[in-house]
Amino acid sequence: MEAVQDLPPGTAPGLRTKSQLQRRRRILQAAAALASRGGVEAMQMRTVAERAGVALGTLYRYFPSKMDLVVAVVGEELDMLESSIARRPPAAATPDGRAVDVLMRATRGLMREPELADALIRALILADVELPFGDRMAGLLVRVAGLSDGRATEEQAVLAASLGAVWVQELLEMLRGRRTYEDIQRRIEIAASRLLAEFPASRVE
Amino acid sequence: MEAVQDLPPGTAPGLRTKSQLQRRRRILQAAAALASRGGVEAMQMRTVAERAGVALGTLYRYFPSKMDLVVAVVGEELDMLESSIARRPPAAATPDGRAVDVLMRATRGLMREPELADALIRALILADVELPFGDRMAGLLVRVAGLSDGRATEEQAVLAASLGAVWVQELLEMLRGRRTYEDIQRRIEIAASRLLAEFPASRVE
DNA sequence: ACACTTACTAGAATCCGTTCTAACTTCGGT
DNA sequence: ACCGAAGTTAGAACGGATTCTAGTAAGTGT
Repeated sequence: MEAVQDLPPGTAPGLRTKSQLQRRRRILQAAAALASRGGVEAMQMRTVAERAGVALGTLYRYFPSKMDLVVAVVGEELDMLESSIARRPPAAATPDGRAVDVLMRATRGLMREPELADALIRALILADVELPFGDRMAGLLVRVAGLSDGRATEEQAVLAASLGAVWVQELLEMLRGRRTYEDIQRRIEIAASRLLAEFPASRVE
Repeated sequence: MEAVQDLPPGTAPGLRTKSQLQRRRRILQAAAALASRGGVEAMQMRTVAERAGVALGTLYRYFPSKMDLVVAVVGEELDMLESSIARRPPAAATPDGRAVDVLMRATRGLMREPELADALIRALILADVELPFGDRMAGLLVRVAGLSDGRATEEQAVLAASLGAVWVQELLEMLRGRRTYEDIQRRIEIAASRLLAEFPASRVE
């Protein structure tokens, strides 16, 4: 479990023909479908390969490990979240409000496919992922909170990353059946109000 | 990967004879020793069983899965942390200072056995652990921060849990080689000052 | 002491990720 | 149209966690 993008990876260089792009697409699709019901364990490499109509060896050529496959699937989910946000940006007045908005939107998205979400999140935390989920989410939060107006302090980055960490942890708890959507919302709001509120101005308390 | 405490578990009921207690102890010791160098992969069930001088089947009777074994090992580490804190309580003046103190003490402890720490933390995140590492650490933080003087608000519990989540995430980053001890300290301080500072009084800024 | 339930042991067997092999295709250059 | 490199395939093979089996010891109640 190591590599990130691979030899014939996604949008990146290396994909020669259209059939390779399509193969990759079929693989990702099969993987997501399998994980959607049954979670990680249902997403077995043999099964993915079979369902995608490629040989096991080929699957491993595209994704050197199961983890790489998971990371790729997550990447696609994040793409969707980002474009969703671009389409309809969070409207809240405060930075922490906007951050909560984005996180809860992501939460709802993940809740639609709990098995998939579970598989993906756990796998990601485990992974030696080079393209960090956390960093990407933190960057998104910084942008969305509008904290980076000009100066993107280290402190702000840390705070955004912290909120991301809290969110991930809450998601895990939800997937373990120990939080409801409402729990998460409340808890994220509490954490966000502390972490992201701009103290001089808006205090949410 | 599910169960938590098992049939013949630790201090809990179920352990009939002394030899069983000793067996359990030998297993935990062997597991920790193996994980200390070589990490998760070195801690193979066959090897643990062999080194503990029990049959593979017996190991599985005591710990139904590798995860359960890991959880138990972590439990022991937490015991040690708690008694260390009881021995020498954090002295900082502010709640967030005390929390940082405890977290960094735990960090140093884990850093002494990076392979072990890596194995343990990852496994914990993965586990459907019923005896939540997070909750236990959060409780510890609440106590240590002295936030619960009389009233242990839900908000306080959430904030402590949040700080715990941030810490775990930072640890993971460290284990991936992306944070130094100093990084963690700085980042935890930033998060703690926001999450735990008592706003009316001490502002750390 | 005796019968019996429960724990333990050695080892085979199963499952799944990953690797390896040998033969077959596809593609780009000529 | 032909050649060699790179991509693909079916399937065997390997490694480690987990499960299963049959038989042997240990602890308990009478």
